[in-house]
Amino acid sequence: MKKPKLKKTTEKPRSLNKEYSFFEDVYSVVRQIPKGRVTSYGAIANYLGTKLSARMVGWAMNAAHSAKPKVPAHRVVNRNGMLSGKAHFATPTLMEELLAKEKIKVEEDIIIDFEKLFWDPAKELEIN
DNA sequence: TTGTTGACCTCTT
DNA sequence: CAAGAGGCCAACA
Repeated sequence: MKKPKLKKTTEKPRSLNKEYSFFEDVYSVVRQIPKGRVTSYGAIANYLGTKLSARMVGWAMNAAHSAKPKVPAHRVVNRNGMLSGKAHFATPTLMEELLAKEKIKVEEDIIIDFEKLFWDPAKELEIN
């Protein structure tokens, strides 16, 4: 067994590295989502420059439960506007409840007028 | 250590 | 139009 005494720069997973982590960026964007608005995993991924890594955004949401402050993951849905992640909330109806408080209409686990409520960070934050 | 899975998106057949 | 496969990065066994 070899015991490398030298430590690499990536000794710890980037997810634990607050200096630069995909998750932190995702959280920052999600928190900046205006109330009553929603976005998609791909939009966030695209804003971060890696739209191909949309899966990581979803994975980041998985850790969002432990993230602080808590991330409004209920404002993030897939490209179809479907509440794909509702099953991962504390309760299957929690996500819909939260969206209802945002004056967002949800039916059949799909956001109504998703296109109008869609909040593209790559677009909105670009103007800012 | 490798291999599999995952709240997705897009292209191709 | 519908179904399948590829690709990305990170966590878990």
